[in-house]
Amino acid sequence: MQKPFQINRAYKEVQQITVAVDCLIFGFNQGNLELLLVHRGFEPERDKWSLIGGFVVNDEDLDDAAYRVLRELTGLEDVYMEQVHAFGKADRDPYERVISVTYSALVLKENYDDELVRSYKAQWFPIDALPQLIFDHEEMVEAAMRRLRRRVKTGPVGFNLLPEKFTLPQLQRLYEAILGEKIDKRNFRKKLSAMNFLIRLDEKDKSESKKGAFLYRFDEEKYNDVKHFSI
Amino acid sequence: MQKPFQINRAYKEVQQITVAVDCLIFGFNQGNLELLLVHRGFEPERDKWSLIGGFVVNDEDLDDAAYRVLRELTGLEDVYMEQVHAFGKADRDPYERVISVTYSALVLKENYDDELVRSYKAQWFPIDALPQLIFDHEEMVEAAMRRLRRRVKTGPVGFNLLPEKFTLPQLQRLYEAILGEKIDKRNFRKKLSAMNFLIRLDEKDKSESKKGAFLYRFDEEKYNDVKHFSI
DNA sequence: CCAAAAGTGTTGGAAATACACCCATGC
DNA sequence: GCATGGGTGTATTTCCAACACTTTTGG
Repeated sequence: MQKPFQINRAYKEVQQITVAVDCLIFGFNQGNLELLLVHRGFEPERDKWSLIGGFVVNDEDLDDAAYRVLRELTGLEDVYMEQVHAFGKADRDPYERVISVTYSALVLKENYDDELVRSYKAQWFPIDALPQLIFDHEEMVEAAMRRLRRRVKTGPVGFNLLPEKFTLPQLQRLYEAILGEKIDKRNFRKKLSAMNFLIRLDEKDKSESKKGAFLYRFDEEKYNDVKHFSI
Repeated sequence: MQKPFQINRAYKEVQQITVAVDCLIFGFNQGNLELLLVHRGFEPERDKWSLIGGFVVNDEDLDDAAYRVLRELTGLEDVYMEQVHAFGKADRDPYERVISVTYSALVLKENYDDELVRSYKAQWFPIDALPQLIFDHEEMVEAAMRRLRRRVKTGPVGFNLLPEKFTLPQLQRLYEAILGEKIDKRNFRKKLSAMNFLIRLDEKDKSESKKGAFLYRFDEEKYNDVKHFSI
């Protein structure tokens, strides 16, 4: 009879595996939801594009590895990021067995280090016009999008894709881009003003219209009072 | 200047890490949602309890590793199982660095191999009366419960915890156990009969009441017609 | 005959949806 | 003065929650 598992934990003899993190870096620009990808200049799958990845080293928390990879590519710190899924088919990477854990990051396109990104041959693509991706990276994008859609409906995470001050038309376009559907302007604003964590400032942004739209900011305190969010 | 990541993929030199899967095996028994745990008979954390785990070997899909671990402990095949989360703090296992990917399984308690389970010193515990667990396993339970609650509200996965034929009172008790709250009988049944994928059989189960309750079965075909579920 | 669980509809309130016009401004 | 996008309220429908009595039958 076999021994219980936990007694089998002859740790040192257990096979070890290469573990990677792949980051789905989302940005919002001129009404488009975009994803940051790097060009793959070598075989196999040369000239396809790939998510930004890196390997996890032994004394590093998995989450920290994802933050490191993000920082190395964009120079950004303090970014909203969450784990999406672990992809572990034995043959998902034809070169060697690699388990990849994906993370979804919402970054402010205006903040990242453009130099750095260019030096990595990285490029932003609108989410609905992605190039061919390597391996199972399209599946990763799908999984991250499903989660992002759910998240923005149930929590105040979308604001991470907008600057501190933003207008309601901007916010609505962001939601439309993420959810992939038109939203009724009046109903959208009604919901937002019901949960009252948006503060209207005495400033207008005239860059996108003649009339100008009021700027708002998200008030974390007020949100924490009720912790309710539903779009 | 650093080279782009993907060009750094000197795979062979990358540090490798022990990867485990831990299974949250849920069962439903006499109105209680239960979790199958194994007793840990050795240090560190001797006499605490732990999820059922095992290590991923190199030519094995991550999902397959989880199925293997489940099968080895319970003898069950064809079980509903889904990945929950990858736990990767560098020091989560004090003995060695192990990344653990958790999977949530919904099993039919009447089907599993009792002999096998006992031989592993495994035991079922009601979800609201768990013993002390090792490492970060309580966090794993929390994560799996959150997901299970969401899943049973939005999809027909709860039926995996009941036999082929079941009564509505049983189903309701299952939902109450998972969601941790009382449910109104009439509203519950109204929702179920609105989505009409439950077939009432001409049999009653009299084991739990004098009057007896009609047996139902879940009709997958009918569910697939509309693919709508909401409790 | 009575205790215990199964079964069954209606109503009121809340939330979601649909929908159309005026306003301010730059050109 | 007109084209462009910003801003606002109401009526309808749909969904959800609350709620109480009758039925069956084993003991």
